[in-house]
Amino acid sequence: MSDEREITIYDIAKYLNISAATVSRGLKNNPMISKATRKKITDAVQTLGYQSNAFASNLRSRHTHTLGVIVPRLNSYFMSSALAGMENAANRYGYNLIIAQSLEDVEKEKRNAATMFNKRVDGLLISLSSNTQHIHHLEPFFKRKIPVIFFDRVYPHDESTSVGINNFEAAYQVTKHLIDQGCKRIMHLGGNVLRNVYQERLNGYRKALQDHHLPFTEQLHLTGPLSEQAGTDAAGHILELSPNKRPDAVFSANDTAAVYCMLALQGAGLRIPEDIAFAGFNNDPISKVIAPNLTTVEYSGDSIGHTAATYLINHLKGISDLHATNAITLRADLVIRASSLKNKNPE
Amino acid sequence: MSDEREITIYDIAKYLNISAATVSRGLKNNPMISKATRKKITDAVQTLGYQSNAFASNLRSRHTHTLGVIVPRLNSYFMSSALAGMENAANRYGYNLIIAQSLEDVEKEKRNAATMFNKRVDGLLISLSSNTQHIHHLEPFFKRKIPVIFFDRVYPHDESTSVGINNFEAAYQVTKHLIDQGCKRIMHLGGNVLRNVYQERLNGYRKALQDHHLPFTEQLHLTGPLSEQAGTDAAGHILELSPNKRPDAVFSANDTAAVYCMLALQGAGLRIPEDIAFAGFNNDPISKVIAPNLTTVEYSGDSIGHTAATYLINHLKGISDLHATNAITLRADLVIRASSLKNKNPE
DNA sequence: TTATTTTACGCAATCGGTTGCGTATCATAA
DNA sequence: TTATGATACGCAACCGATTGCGTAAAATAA
Repeated sequence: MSDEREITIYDIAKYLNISAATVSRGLKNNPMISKATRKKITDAVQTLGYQSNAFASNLRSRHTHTLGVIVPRLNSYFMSSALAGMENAANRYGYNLIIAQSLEDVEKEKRNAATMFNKRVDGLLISLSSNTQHIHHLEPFFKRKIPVIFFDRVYPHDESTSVGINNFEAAYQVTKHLIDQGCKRIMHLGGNVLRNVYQERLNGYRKALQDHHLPFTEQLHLTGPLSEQAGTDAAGHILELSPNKRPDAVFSANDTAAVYCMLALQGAGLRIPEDIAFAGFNNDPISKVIAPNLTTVEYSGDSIGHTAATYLINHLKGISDLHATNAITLRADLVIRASSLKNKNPE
Repeated sequence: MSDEREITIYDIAKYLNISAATVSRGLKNNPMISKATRKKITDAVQTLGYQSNAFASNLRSRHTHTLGVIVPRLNSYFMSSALAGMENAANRYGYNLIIAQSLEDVEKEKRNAATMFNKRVDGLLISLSSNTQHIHHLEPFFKRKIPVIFFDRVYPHDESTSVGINNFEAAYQVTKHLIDQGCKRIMHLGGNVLRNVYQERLNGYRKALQDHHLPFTEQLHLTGPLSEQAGTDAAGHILELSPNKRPDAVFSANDTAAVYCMLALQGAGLRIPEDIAFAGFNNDPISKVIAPNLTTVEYSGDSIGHTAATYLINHLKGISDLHATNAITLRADLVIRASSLKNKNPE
């Protein structure tokens, strides 16, 4: 009763007195097979309870309908949204996702890439770990022409495509907004500049300062993991500065650090935005919960994931050619909230 | 130069003048193979750049070293933490994760289960969608003795194991805490009682009321999707009640609904906890950002995911037997914060 | 009616490892 | 020296679906 043998196309073939080849073709709606036999086959599938064996198929057809995804970490709002977007797209087209996290460690990223390759994913979606310097570990993919798409934390490479936003422009807008509010000493909390996203945000910040004749000082530029702790630490750093050297605004490269910095400063008695204005990046749920609400950059993980996966699949299906597209830039919008509104006139 | 043929164990065999069988065994550290040949094989693997083909292997050996994971949605803090925990455990033991989301829809859950089965996952980790009534769609797994572990939103089934927390007890403690603070009209914001987690939280709430001689009234029991919107709506509902019928506390079955309810009530001028105390569930990051901080139940998605995956893998490796274990209950702790502290004496 | 084309299907090789069984080689015991 | 066992490896079938090629049967044309 239990542990019955697996039902294969051979069983169906025998059952119907036809060949396994016909069954295989019938199952895939090959026009070579008559409507009548196709019907008989699908009926037999029902009555016998046949389930296709994906990897017997993979072995022969050489594609797995599986996409590999490597992310720095699974449990951030942005990343889980991106994964949700990918899953949606993948599911719609009959693809599955194998997901692994590098935990910001190149070595783990390398191992992940190797297993993905061995499992013969049809394509790879990757957002680099913070300390990845080169992408030699992706060579096997390039060699075998397996498409690779970088998303968010991308890498310049002309055989593959990148999906992200214009970080430079977004950071420029944020900084300009703070300047427009009258801020003159704007601190920047940044991430590892090995990653384009943080480098570009830094560049946008600096360019905005320069365009508005404000000096850039290393003292007002902190780099770190942008974690809760990093935010709290930044607050400590600010409080240690003599009051006349303190920033009158903070632009953080993510919302987490911004929020924890705000909480610590508020705890020390500073008022936001009166004493110090704030802006973050990501539009994380916490940005709408903190009081005052945090000005930030809306930047949809879901769209990025969905777009990246859709492009990859279209390429695999031959509908479009990725090699023609080197980068896809999605929109990112400045969301102005109370944390940065010093001029109370909403005009 | 490009698109070179795949390197197989046959190439290695030819290169070393041994049989493919020996190469296969050598690669898997089969003791039957001498140390010397094993060395030669691993060397040849290096020089030839061999990469194993996972599904050729799967086809014969009938296991994929892949675990299927089906979750209601990927982008919630709890779920993404659970996935992170699973990925950690899986990665450590050489397993991969195929992840799909049901988006709270049984039909999608069914389709997901079917593809997972076809891809021949070695085991399944599943948290049910809110409207799943039965689990006939998991029958193929049971029939073929593929282990299934339910986590968080579990289902009573004696061939499989559940990993979760004691929701009844946690909810009881939360409610009791609110009662101890002097609250007498405690509202409960619950989820779909089709899911054990919400049913049990409701039960714990009711039992605590009963044990403290407080009446349970349907008027103070709202059921919904526990989304941001649901939280806001609940606030609207509360404000519509005549002041003497209003609750003096709200216990929400998740933090999201609690926080958005708080924000709306605060917007209407109510003070928390003086006018109305709050408690949530999950210890979501937003619970530490909202002012006042939200009392909640700490309940580690990471541990649940890690535990569930580890048990599954141990079972697959024959180290332990899942059938002996019907349920695993992890700890959940009441975290008391300002949103529920009406007695200001911390003793 | 015969030749030609089309339609529908079968044969058998193939994808790349895995594994049960058989055996040559060498060490050890008798 | 011969019998016995252990060790190390090869042979070949096998997992289950796919697909190039070949062909019988039916349809159409000549």
